[in-house]
Parts: sequence; C-alpha cells; structure tokens
Amino acid sequence: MRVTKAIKAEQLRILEKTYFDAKPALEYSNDFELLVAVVLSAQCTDERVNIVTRRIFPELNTPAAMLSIGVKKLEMLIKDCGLYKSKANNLIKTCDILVHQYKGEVPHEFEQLIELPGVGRKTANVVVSVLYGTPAIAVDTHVFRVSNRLKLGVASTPEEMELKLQKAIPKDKWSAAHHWLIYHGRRLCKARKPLCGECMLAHVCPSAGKVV
DNA sequence: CTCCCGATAT
DNA sequence: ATATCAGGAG
Repeated sequence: MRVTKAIKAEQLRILEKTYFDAKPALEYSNDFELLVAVVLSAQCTDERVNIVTRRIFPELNTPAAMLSIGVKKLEMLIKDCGLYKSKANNLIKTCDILVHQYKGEVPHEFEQLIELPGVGRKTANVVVSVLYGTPAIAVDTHVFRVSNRLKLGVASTPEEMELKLQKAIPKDKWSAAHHWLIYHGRRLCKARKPLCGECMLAHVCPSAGKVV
C-alpha cells in the first residue's frame, strides 16, 4: 500500500474519531508534578508511575521539598519506576535549577526545559503541550512505532519522526494527535502482538497483518 | 552506540 | 526466558 497524503488524512480522521477523548494518563496536580511524572515515565508504564507518584507527591509536590530530601532517599522512593539512579540524580539537579534559577516554577519555553537534566525533547514537548497549550508532538515509543507502521511518518529516530509528523499533521491537531497515537499504541497497535484483526485502521495501514 | 533498571506481559 | 514500558545522557 502506498500511503498518499489522502490516506494519511484518512488515518488521522479515524484516529480522531476513535480517540477524541484521549488525555494524559499521568496523574498530577501542579506543573512541577507533571514534569516529575514525565521524567519518571521513561521506560516505565504510566500506571506504575502513578502508583509511585500517588505515594510521594503529598510530600514532594515542590522542587524545594524534593531538593531537601536528597538523592539517596529519592532513589528509594522512585525505585519501582526503574532507571532510578539516573532519574533521582537528574531530578535533584533539576530541582536545584528550578529553585535557584526559576523561583521554583517550571519554565514555559521548550528551549529552557530541554536544558534541564533528564529532560529531553520528548519530556519538554509533553510539558509545553500539556501545561502551556503550545502545539507540540512528543515522540515517545508508542508514537514512534505506530507512526512508522502506518507510515504516517517514516523515520529512524524520534527527532526525525517529530519533524515528519509536524509536516503530516495540521498544527492545531499536533497535541491531540500525540495522544491519539499513544492510545492506539497502547490498546491495539502494541509493540509485541498488534491486534490488526480488530483495528479500525487496518484498511489504511500498510503494515496491517505484516508485523512480526 | 551503550548504559541505566524494576515491574509486567507474553 | 525475553521483550517492553509516555527516554535521556555519555
């Protein structure tokens, strides 16, 4: 199947119709909490992140509070999320910067966010999109896999995919499309065993039934 | 490219 | 047993 511009538009139309109510799965009650939750979500399910954050956010809901407990305690608290030494180290460093350079606030600009330790393009895009309404397409493992399968965008790196998707998707749909693709990746277009048999996109998907 | 890493699904 | 999970840094 050759994925033309018209087919991509049809893919997006179906995704929107199916996942119109898609929203962030991570739980948070302020800007700082969302930033922390997204950092913790690297190579970890959102469900597990929520279990951990429900336990720690009542105490650690500000960068000053998190900074004060130190790396070792933070490591123990977030251990269940995996990659815990890097994440704890990065979070403490980020908290230090937020407290001393941003008055304890989470910066609003992508260029500022991406300079924070442990914050890359994906995390920065989620923050500006979810918190500040800036059009952005955060390319995580689901967005990358699903987009490549649909050939909505074809890329070998997340950053390349981000650029391809920005061209394939109308700007006013960027942030929503990010959530459509994640929901689709979780529910049907799974990494291991995609459910092409019950997929509403199968007739416009060049990979339908072909994924090992 | 490798390393970080525990929990879960298959 | 192995692949994968809202990645990022060296």
